[in-house]
Amino acid sequence: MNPPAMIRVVLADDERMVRTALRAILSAEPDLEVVGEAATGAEAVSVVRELRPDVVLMDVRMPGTDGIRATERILATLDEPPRIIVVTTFENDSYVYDALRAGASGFLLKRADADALVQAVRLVARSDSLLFPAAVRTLATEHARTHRAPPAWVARLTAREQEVLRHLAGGLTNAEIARRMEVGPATVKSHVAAVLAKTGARDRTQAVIAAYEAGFLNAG
Amino acid sequence: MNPPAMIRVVLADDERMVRTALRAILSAEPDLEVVGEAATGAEAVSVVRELRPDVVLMDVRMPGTDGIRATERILATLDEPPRIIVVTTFENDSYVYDALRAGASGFLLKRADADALVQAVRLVARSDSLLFPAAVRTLATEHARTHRAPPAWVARLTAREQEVLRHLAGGLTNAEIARRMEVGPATVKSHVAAVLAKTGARDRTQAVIAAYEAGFLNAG
DNA sequence: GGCCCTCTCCCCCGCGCGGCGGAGGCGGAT
DNA sequence: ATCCGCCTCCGCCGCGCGGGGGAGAGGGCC
Repeated sequence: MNPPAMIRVVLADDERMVRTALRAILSAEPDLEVVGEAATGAEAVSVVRELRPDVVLMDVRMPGTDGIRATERILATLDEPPRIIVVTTFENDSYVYDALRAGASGFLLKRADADALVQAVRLVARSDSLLFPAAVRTLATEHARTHRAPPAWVARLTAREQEVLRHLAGGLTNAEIARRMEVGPATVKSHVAAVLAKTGARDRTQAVIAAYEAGFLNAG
Repeated sequence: MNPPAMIRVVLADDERMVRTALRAILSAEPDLEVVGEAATGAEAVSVVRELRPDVVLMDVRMPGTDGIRATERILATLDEPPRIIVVTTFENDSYVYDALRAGASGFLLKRADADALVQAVRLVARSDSLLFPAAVRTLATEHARTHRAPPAWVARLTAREQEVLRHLAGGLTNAEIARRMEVGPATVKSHVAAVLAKTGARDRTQAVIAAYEAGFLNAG
């Protein structure tokens, strides 16, 4: 083995103990070298800009600039940016999607064992061909587009009004909705009026648009 | 090093040469063991069911049952299924999304070097905590929901009609559309009528629904 | 020179829609 | 017992919308 394959790593985590633990694990490997550390997102950006590592282990939660923003900055400002592995505690963290969208090459849980950590670093370091490349980013971006936080008006709609809105989004006329709901047309008009008022829509078309944009048709 | 950490691998690829090459690469590693091969998807399912490997390298394109379906079958029928790495030639293959949705743990390009391959196998084998777990699958599923094949009517819309449809999906009235397009209201009516005819919609609301369902607002 | 498509605009007509105000019943909070 | 929210309906009115049919101008194709 000749020296050229040395993988240079930077650690970014606000907890000193975590950094120490990571350094201990990585330094035990002959082909890995921890060249720098950072305790904040901003620090991470400048450290990476200075040291030009191959891989960055980036914690999500850090004071000030968080790991996601730091990842964005690094990938945006450097022409040959390092691979970034975002680290967090829980898998179902909503940060996962943000990390992927920001361009992170990997996502690792803190409960991962030392072996997995080391191998993840090696894999990410020398693979443009790795597991999920650009594809995942488009997926994450899409996810963001689709899964916005539902507007406040959704919760304010009564059961009947939600039912009506679904039928509106089905392209039905008031008369058709009335038949399907087995009520009078006048009742439907009332519900439609309520929906329009609560959604801020001017007409049924805008209400349907609001329903789509809110992801109303996917939920409950 | 004690023997318990032996990683058992099954190769599934219809080209004999590919299997041979993969076997050569993996067998060179002391901790990897190729325990079986398969030339078709169906064969892969039965081989895996029999040999219970830790990792499967699965080609996408195979005669009969393809790698995607085979992946689905394996993950669905076994209670402790192996990790499956799907292998293909091009990164922008549409199979990527299918593979992720099917539950593959990884996606690897055939042009990946031997090193990356080996490390990917190791990583996937011993990591439930690995890069992207359940999250990616939901992303891929979402992607499938959003990205249906656009209906035929989309192409039939003229430039002006598409423009009008976008404004319809913005919730505008004919008069507002006319102002924004700097034409007369009567002209807009004509275009709207054409859009309704081509989309098969009864009114503007249904046209907007069609636009959303077709993913018309994302494209072009 | 023809033909066809597109874009532009005009007329009239019918109607579904949305805004307005009102009303009665019913159930849960206080 | 009283209030309030929800569901259920009624009338009236104005208007934007959609259907039908027609017409002229420009551009591409053969």
